[in-house]
Amino acid sequence: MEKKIRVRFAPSPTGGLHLGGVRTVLYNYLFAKQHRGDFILRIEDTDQSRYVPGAEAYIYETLKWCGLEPDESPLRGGPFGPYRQSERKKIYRQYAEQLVKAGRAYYAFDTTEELEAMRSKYKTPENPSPQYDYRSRSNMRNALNLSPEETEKLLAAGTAHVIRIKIPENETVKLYDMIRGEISFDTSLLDDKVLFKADGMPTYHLAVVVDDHLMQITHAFRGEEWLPSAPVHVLLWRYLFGEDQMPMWAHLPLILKPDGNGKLSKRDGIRLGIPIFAMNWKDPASGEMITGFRESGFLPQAFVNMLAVLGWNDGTEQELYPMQELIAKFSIERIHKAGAKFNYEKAKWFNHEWIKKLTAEELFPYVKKAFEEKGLVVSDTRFLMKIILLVRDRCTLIPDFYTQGKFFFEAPKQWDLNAIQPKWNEYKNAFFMDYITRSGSLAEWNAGTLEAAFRELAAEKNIKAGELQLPLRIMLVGEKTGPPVFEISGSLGREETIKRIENLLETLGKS
RNA sequence: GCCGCGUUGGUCAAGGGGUUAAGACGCAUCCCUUUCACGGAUGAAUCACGGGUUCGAUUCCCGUACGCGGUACCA
Repeated sequence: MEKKIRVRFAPSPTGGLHLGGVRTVLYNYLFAKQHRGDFILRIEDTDQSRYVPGAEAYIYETLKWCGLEPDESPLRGGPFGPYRQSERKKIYRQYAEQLVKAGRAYYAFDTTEELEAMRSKYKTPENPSPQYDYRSRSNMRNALNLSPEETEKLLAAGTAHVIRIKIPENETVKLYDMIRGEISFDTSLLDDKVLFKADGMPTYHLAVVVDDHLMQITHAFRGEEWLPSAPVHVLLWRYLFGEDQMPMWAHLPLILKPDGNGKLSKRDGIRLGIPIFAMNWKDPASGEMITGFRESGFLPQAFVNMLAVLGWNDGTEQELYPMQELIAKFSIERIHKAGAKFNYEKAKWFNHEWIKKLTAEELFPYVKKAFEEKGLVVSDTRFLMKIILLVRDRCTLIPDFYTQGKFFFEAPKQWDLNAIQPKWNEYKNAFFMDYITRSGSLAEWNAGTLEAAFRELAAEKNIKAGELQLPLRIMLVGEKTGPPVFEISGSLGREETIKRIENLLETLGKS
């Protein structure tokens, strides 16, 4: 029987969750759901000193906002828990010891100073970073060089030590990657990576292998930056559980800075003033707030859509995908091999498209919230829905609904007088005086009847209707922008329209 | 330095021995609308370089260059 598909994502709770991270989660999720498998979240809080309290909840909320809730996680639980690394310490120790017994790993007692001494001693211009490997390990203070008695003594005395993998000398490790195909590495170039740290925590190398085995992971997706350490993981699988049990690997391309080169970092968000994280993230180190896509006014559908097609496409011209369609059409083979620069303009375009796609009902909660954040409490739901439909084509980000629609709720406080004053005259003034009475007596108040009345009166007065529309717009909106002016007037209602016309007429009269 | 991975317009990208080398974002011009958008049309702009293989390479092979990643008791 085929094993059930199980994928996992293991973020570090130290640095938030930026674009690349969310995209990795997304691809994990799409693949799992496509195969009716499980998507699990494991928290990589191996480095206790940098651990950020509350980070798990942050990550979880991010995933929830994106619609990527895991089936198993530290917050949710599941059959293969615990899911938090710090709660699995004993398990890792046990496997590390097993490797030592099998001669595949060894205790090392070198202090940080000794390590540094070794590195500076062997450092040359050709080899700027000497490794702890098959060449140098015979010069170090480890169980390979110490007598068994000495090692026992040190261990018994509680001497600080790590467990390192003993990398074989002349082997070729082959790895099949679902995106890149076969990749091979020469083990002589690998170093004896620490598997288990002096503080009792595993490194990622040990943890990823042990957890993937114990949690029955079938497919592992991670960033490209992991490719160089993949052979270590293959070796661990070989020594511990058998290479045939190893999950399928997919190393995802990186998301690059919008300008220049290099991996996108949170600093870029601050520097460029663009969101980098799904949700606002306060950097614990600097205390700086990095704006999120959510808070910038992105719809989760747009954010997920944009991320999904940054490095993947289904070969057609389609660009807009709802989640269900992404699940149906996603394929690992079509993920790009090269990194992609993040383009904020395009991201906004996706949001714009999604705003146009959603119904007024779907948009309503977001818009209502945006209005409330500006101190405008919406009591008339039906009215707001009407306004949403009227202005949404010109909204790229959710806050645009406020700037584009606020005049429906509040009379303009100032007018763009320069737009009308130069051409203002007594005839136009008279027109509007009459228009007030004419429209005031209209049986039906809507865009159609208003426009008809307006044009009729203009014709009677022998003034071009077009020349009068701009002044009317300024009266109602204050600015030159917005939806068709009679639509605005129709929505505003009789009383409010007349009030606003009178208001400006009065101001104009004074100057 | 070494190892690994990459390289199609400014950006995201389709394509994959013979094509006018799709499409999208952005940009420009025009149309629509006497507003701003939306929408529509048009345009400028691309196969990193050098060798092979071939009747023919953007496509296949080999180099080179460039970029990125890794080279930690970080993930």
